[in-house]
Amino acid sequence: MARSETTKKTTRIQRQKTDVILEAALDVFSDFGFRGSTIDMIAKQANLSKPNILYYFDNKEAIHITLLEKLLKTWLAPLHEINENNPPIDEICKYVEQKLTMARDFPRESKLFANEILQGAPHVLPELQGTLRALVEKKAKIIKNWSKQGKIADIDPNHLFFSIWATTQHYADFDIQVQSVLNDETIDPFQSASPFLKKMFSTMLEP
Amino acid sequence: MARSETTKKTTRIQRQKTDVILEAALDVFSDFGFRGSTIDMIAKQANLSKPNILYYFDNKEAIHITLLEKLLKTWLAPLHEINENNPPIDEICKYVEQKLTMARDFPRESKLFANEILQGAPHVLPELQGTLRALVEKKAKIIKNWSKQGKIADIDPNHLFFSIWATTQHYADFDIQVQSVLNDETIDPFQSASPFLKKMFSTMLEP
DNA sequence: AACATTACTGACCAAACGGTCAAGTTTTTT
DNA sequence: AAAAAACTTGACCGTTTGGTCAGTAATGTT
Repeated sequence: MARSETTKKTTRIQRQKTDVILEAALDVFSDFGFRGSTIDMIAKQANLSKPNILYYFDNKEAIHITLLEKLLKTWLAPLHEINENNPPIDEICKYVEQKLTMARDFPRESKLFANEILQGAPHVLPELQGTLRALVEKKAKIIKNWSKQGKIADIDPNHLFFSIWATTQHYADFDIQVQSVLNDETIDPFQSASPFLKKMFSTMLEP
Repeated sequence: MARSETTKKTTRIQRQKTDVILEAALDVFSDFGFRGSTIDMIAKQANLSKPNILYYFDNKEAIHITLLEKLLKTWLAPLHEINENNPPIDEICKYVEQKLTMARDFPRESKLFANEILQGAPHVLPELQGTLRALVEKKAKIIKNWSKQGKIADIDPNHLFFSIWATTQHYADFDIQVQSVLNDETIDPFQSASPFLKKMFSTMLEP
């Protein structure tokens, strides 16, 4: 039985080691997916022995789930910030910019999430149907209001979110493809993507 | 040594069985990824024995590579069709529509490809840097010309392609998430996505 | 210093997996 | 009909992998 089962207060070592393990696991899982990763790979990356990993986590799945739960919170944070009272197009563009920045700064998290969704979200489906759905519904209403008030064009809010998620995360998840196409161009893809996406979403939303 | 190694002409049974195997493998690989799939799973799906599978393919990897090679050809076909002499915005919108239709009709292929790219394209990296890159470069020139001639807005062609790929394939690759957000709405996501994407790309391209 | 708790590990196990092979069956060719 | 070629499979093998466990070391507590 691993530490996670007990209810006793966590020690300094527990906090340090679980962090080290999760950091290593994020490296491995984002590169090879859940099934393609082994506890040995995580152990090596973390400079720990395999049994030591399993001293802190019940099993491989527990590590994966812990990572996904941590990820989901930070992943949805920018969406919370959309404020009905600010200028609509600024607000959407800010969200796009934040999502793009997250894709750049947290590519491993983006890939981890993409892998999970691709496999049918076996570990986070309830979260998608609960937290995510409710939050999107709430923010979709704001956007619909903006449309009704003629502040932005009349577009489907859900598809707007889908296209924002797709275009921003694409640069993290499909980085190999992006790099292959751009190749010799020394420009950072994220840097040139920013004005492109800003133009795309702002012109579309113009009433 | 499997059939694939020999240079002798293929028999009727060989053609039939390899098709059955590839069809089953596409089911399995697109759902579980390469590492998450086993030859036994493919064998069961194909109603064949495991050794029988390995009679037609040298190993698991050979099946995967065969699928990816077949996929890449059909995947890039719509991009070839972009014609410099037709109305630019129509031409781009047609491409978007074709990509969206492919995502709807061939979701397994889309997921197979997404999985491969996410893992760093271990099997198709040369193709990305060769065929894909060359084709995109060629079509990017057409779009740049359109921009210079004032026929469309001045946008980065590469990022245009990225955003088209991302937004269309999103509906196949992230279908679980799309369904979770839309939930009770009985509308087919692809049907409502079509006018949204058409509007998004056409307004952005308007000069 | 003595004790208790926490942290760690080498050795091990059972199951899963990719792949082989000898022997048998079916299909095609002559 | 007989021989040749193609096809199929149960049994098997070596390796990998997730996970266990008994025992040891380190750390914290009194």
